[in-house]
Amino acid sequence: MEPHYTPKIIEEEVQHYWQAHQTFKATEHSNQEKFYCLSMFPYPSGSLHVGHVRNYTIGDVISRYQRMQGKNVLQPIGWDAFGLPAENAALKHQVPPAKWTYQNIQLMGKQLKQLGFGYDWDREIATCHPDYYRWEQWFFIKLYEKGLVYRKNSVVNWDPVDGTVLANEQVIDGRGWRSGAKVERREIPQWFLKITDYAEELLADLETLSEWPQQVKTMQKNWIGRAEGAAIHFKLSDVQASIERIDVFTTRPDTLFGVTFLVISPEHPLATALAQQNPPIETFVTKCRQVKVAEAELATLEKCGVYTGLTAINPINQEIIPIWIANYVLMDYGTGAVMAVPGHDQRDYEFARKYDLPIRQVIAPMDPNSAVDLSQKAYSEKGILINSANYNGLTCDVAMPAIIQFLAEKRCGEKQIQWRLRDWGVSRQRYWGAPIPMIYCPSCGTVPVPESQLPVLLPEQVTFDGVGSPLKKMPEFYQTPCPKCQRPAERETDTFDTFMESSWYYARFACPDQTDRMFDERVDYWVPVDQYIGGIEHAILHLLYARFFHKTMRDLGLVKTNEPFTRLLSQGMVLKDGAKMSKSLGNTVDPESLIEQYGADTVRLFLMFAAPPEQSLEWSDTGVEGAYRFLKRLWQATLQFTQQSTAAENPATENTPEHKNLRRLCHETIRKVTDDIGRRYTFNTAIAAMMELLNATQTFMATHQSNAACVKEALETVILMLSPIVPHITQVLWQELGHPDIPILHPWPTIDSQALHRETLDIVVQVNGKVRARLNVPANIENKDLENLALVHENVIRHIENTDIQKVIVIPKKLINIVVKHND
RNA sequence: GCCGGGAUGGCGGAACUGGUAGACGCGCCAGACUCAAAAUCUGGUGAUGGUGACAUCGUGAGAGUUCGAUUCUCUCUCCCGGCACCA
Repeated sequence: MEPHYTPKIIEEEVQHYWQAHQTFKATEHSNQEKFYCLSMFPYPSGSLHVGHVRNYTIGDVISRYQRMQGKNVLQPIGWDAFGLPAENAALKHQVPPAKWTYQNIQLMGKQLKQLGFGYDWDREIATCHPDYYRWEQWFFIKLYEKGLVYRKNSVVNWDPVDGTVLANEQVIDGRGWRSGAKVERREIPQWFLKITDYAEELLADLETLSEWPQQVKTMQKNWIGRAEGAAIHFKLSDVQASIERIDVFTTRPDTLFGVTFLVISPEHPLATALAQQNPPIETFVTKCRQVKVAEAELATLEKCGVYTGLTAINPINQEIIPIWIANYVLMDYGTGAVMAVPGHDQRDYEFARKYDLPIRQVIAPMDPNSAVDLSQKAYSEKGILINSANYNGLTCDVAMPAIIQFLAEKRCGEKQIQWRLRDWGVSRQRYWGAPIPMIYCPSCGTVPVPESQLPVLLPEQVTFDGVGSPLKKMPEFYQTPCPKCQRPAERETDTFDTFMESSWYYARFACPDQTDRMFDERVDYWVPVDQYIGGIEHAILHLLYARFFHKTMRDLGLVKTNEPFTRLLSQGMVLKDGAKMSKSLGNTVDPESLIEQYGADTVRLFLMFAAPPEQSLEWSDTGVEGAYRFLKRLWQATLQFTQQSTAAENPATENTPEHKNLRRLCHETIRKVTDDIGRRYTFNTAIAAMMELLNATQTFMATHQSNAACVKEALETVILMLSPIVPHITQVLWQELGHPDIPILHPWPTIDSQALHRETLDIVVQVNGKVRARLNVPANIENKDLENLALVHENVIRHIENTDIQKVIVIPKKLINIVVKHND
């Protein structure tokens, strides 16, 4: 055995071994339970960052652990290869996005291999490859045929100087990142998927995801946003631009008597119509258009509005109320119009205050003693109706259905369920994405590309000028005969949102080589993913889209389950100096140089030890040193053992208290580590426990014969249980200990319950909840005897002198608390 | 603004179901080895007081429930993630 730990040499050897033996090739067979473990695939941005390494280490640890538990494990890897950064790189370096992307894939793939992740590389996928995206195009057409796809106008960020649609991140302080021009919201026709058709199921099935973090389920639930309420129709006093009424949705129809005005979005059809004839309104609507397409922008704007000059009629009491246009009403939610109840809604309240509109109280608190002060803020609680004619005195919950029924009878309203979720716009006015397989024919209209003509290939040789999509300037791409009438027609030049690719890749990993179909029977074997791991930043969009895709694939008979991911782990970010690691902050750490210096095992160990996986992780150079030190100590301890080893074969025959203590610690550690890795996913505490066991083993070796069987047992236990985390060093040490197999193919250690037996326990004695003594007592002591022992302890006596004992609380095997009251 | 999460020694974190706050690691201090340094090893390390046994304080701030609260409830502060075209 080499006297020193040399990660560079052994890691390369071990990786060659895995490659030569195809250790991680996954096959479909049914004599073992399958386990599909997937980490969110990376965007090939150039090189691996520490966040990637953390993500993939977590997945690799779980995969290897499950393998040792006897499961048939699939752990694949691929590349989420379409996206904006490739276009940015093309502009900056004059290199085509395809070339740039494939170069990055090669580089990052090499880095992943150096880290020793147990992937089945035969299943590698790149979403920018036509073999992949052709099935996405095929599937989109299936959804189109099923009526789940439609085209409508939708707003984008428009750079009027570059003549280009901008992503939100390309809009800086309201201006285009390259031109500096003020962006405008502009409507263009775009393709949408009807995710709202699945809103009910996407919400309901969250209940079935018992192994998802509650946090993520709550975020999805709020995002889907089911709201019960009423649609209410307000007739305009005079018909305007052929609009007769304004429909609103409200969750509070009980406040209908408190409506003092209506507010419509600047993008509401009535606002658009009025802007054409009324200059002040036109000015206001235009000003509102100079805000980028992000809800956060709108929601933080100071509320402002303009009066339309029009009025509407409140259907409950025929009151005439003014109609305003305001920037705080979203066109995308509900009908783009709200009934304003400033007395009971804070946003309406602020708007009414600013423009001096009336504020009327129509709800009083349940508790008649508490007062409502409408001079400070709106009262948004529920309560009892006042100033509401014959509904006065009813509670809100009674008044709501009563008012809805009245409106329904008068045909000016009805009960309605509203979703916050909007249909998914999948069109992007970009080059580096999968072409949307649609053709526009002057005579036949919109025609999907026939299956026989798929894939619609994205041309890979392009030049970039940053103005519009290159596809729009490539007649050889967009000019095509109409599939129906064969006359000249034009292809869609928009490409898909890259969330499309990441919504189904997990299933394609089951059969990436299948050229005739999207999926085959191997999908039924592997899907659903048993364990999915990825950043918390994907908690809503990616996971919701993938769940939606899965359900549509199910309804097309392509998969058999309801949900794609059985168990989810949302991993935290990697920080340095308290901030997210990023190139712009210049606080990144390069994984490759760390591997060069310390080896992959040290990097993996540090990342798993520094924090539990869901929490953010603070990078520490000295922490990495500490991880390296631990591995060196493990190497030295094993070396010392092998040099003296003529060990007895049976640890159970070693009977001194020290031998028993080491064995007990060993088996307590098996119990803890198995629970920490298998159930809790707290790898940091598992590692801490193994460090403690190695510490105790080394102390034992220094004071006893170091070739004892219990030492061998402890070392082998640590090596096996560390092997998912540090697979290279443990494979070498395991073989040095004389084993012909490798840890990944060896069963996980099991507990000898005999070894766990304890004869005595340490019990804490408290007086009034403060620790006053610790007692070592026989493990089977009776409560009464424990109490008597506690009451005669010197320090306990000091604290119970001159007091009356009120009661004694005994928590078995842990603690006894004597509750006393001082005599005065 | 809205939704979700977080805050514990000098630092990362532990305490799993309301029951010993600070496991494990880093850093620091002292010692051993060394001509010396690095590496390695041994011991110490929340604050305050005390020679000591021990005592008091202490988990972002303030209140509450409890024999007992880092853990549960309420109010607040600050930080982080998401907000539909970054992925």
